[in-house]
Amino acid sequence: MQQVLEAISDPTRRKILDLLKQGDKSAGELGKQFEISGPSMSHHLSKLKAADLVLTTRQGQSIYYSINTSVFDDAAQFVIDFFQNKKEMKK
Amino acid sequence: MQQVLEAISDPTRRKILDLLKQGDKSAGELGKQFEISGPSMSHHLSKLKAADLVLTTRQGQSIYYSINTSVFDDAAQFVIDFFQNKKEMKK
DNA sequence: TAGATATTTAGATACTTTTCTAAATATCTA
DNA sequence: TAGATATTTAGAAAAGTATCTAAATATCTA
Repeated sequence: MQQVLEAISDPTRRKILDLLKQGDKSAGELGKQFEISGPSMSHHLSKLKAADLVLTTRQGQSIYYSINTSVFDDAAQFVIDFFQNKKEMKK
Repeated sequence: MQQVLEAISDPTRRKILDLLKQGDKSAGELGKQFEISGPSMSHHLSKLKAADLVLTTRQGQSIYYSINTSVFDDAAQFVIDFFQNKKEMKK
C-alpha cells in the first residue's frame, strides 16, 4: 500500500489515472496530454505499474495501459479504513 | 488536497495520525513512539498541520495535537471518489 | 528572575525524486 | 533487412525531502 499512496501523491500520476479511467491508452497517447518528455512519462508509468495500479498489454509497437480494478478497490478500502477508524476509536 | 495526499504518503506521518486517533497527544508524547529527534518529529507535525489534518492547542509547556475530523472526512471522500469514479466512467 | 522542560527554527548534509538527452530495445512495414 | 515508430533504460543534473545538532522561543516553578 505504501507504493500506492506514493503513486497517487503526485499530480501527474493522478491525471494519468484519470485519463485511463476513460479508457485504455498507450504511453504515447498519454504523453501527448502532458508537457513532459517520453522518458519522464515512462518513469511515472513505471511507478504506477510498480504500485500495481495499472496493467499493460503490448499491441504492435504500442503498449497499452489500463486501470487495475482490483488494486484500485483495495486502495479505496485502505484509505476508507484509515480515515474512518477514528470514529470507532472515539466510542 | 495535494498536501493531504503527500502528508499521508509517509509511513511516519500515518503512524502519528493512527496514534492521534486514540486520543490527543503532545509532540513529546508522540516523539517517544519513534526513533527520531524532536526536530524531525516537529517537521512531520508541521506537514500534518500544513495539510490541516491536525489541530493544536497549547496546554502549559506542551502543545497537544488532535485529528481535524472535518478534513479527515473530506480526504476520505476525495480518495473514495478518486478510486471509485472509474465505475461510472465505464458505463 | 533563574533554571528546567517542551517545542520550533536555522542551517547543514544525505537521500530521494523528477526531469532531461542520448542510447538501447522492440516492433512494424516496405 | 533497412528505416520508421514506440517505449524503456542509462546516466546526469536539478529540485525536493528527511534528518541531525545547535540555538531560539515559550512556559512553568521555585
